[in-house]
Amino acid sequence: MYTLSKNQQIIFDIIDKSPEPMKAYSILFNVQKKGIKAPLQVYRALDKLVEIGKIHKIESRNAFIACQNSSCQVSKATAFSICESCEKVTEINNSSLSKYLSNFKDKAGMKYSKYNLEFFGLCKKCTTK
Amino acid sequence: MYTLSKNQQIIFDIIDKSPEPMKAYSILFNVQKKGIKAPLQVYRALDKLVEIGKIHKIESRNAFIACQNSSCQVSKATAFSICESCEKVTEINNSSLSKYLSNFKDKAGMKYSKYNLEFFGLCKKCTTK
DNA sequence: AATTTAAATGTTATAATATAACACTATGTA
DNA sequence: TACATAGTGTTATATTATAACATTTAAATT
Repeated sequence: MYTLSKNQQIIFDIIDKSPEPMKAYSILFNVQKKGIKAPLQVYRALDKLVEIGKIHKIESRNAFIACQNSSCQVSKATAFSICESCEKVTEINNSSLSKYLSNFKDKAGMKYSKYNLEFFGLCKKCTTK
Repeated sequence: MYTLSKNQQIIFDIIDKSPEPMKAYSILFNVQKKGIKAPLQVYRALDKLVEIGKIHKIESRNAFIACQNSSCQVSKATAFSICESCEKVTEINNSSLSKYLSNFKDKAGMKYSKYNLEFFGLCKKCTTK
């Protein structure tokens, strides 16, 4: 099991505690009291955390959330639901979905090693508003 | 059928002719001879073209490609394959996949109105290299 | 323990992506 | 005509992300 470095741990902790995806500069702002001063320090930690699967990037939002799936070592098969009203993001952990997508082959015969899926809609709360 | 405005048409044409996804500032550079001078002119056209489904944004690349699916009026269900070596991007048009994803419901009972899926791997050419 | 190597850090500067705000113009339609 | 809607042009600025280089820490090897 990979041991996080100081900066990686600081940045993982703040993302992990956040109820919503965090953007890089919001992370930076929040960790300045811990001595992390420059964007690059944040981005380097983010890159590593994504690489080892501790966090995921929500591409459509340029934001990061902690992985909700304890067994997820590497970010190879990710799916999220995103509420377009309140921006709540949830990681989807559905074995039928992941099986279907991991086995998917297109006509061109391309073999995929990774996918990322983002669903958009209204969450329950926002639907009833 | 929606009629494109002058700027929208110029920007659609250049994306449509491109064999690969185009980034906003690359588009800007290429249309400056046509009188489009500012980023905002490009982004406004891009926004509209995405909205009406003439182009799609490849979120992981911040780049845009013309829709390959003539019947696609709105970008509600998009899937792409992306070669991580040569960066070739292909729109996937597979009815089994789109049916599966359009009918997908998560545990939280959230009903989705849209999705975007990006597969990553090596295309045939790059596999044999 | 000393050496060496890889990974991480700190820092400044800058590149790349995207939007705010405001004035104006074209187009459709009541 | 008058009104509403969509599109344009422009300047300035916000946001997201990386390049380059020097230094430090941690880990692996001798």
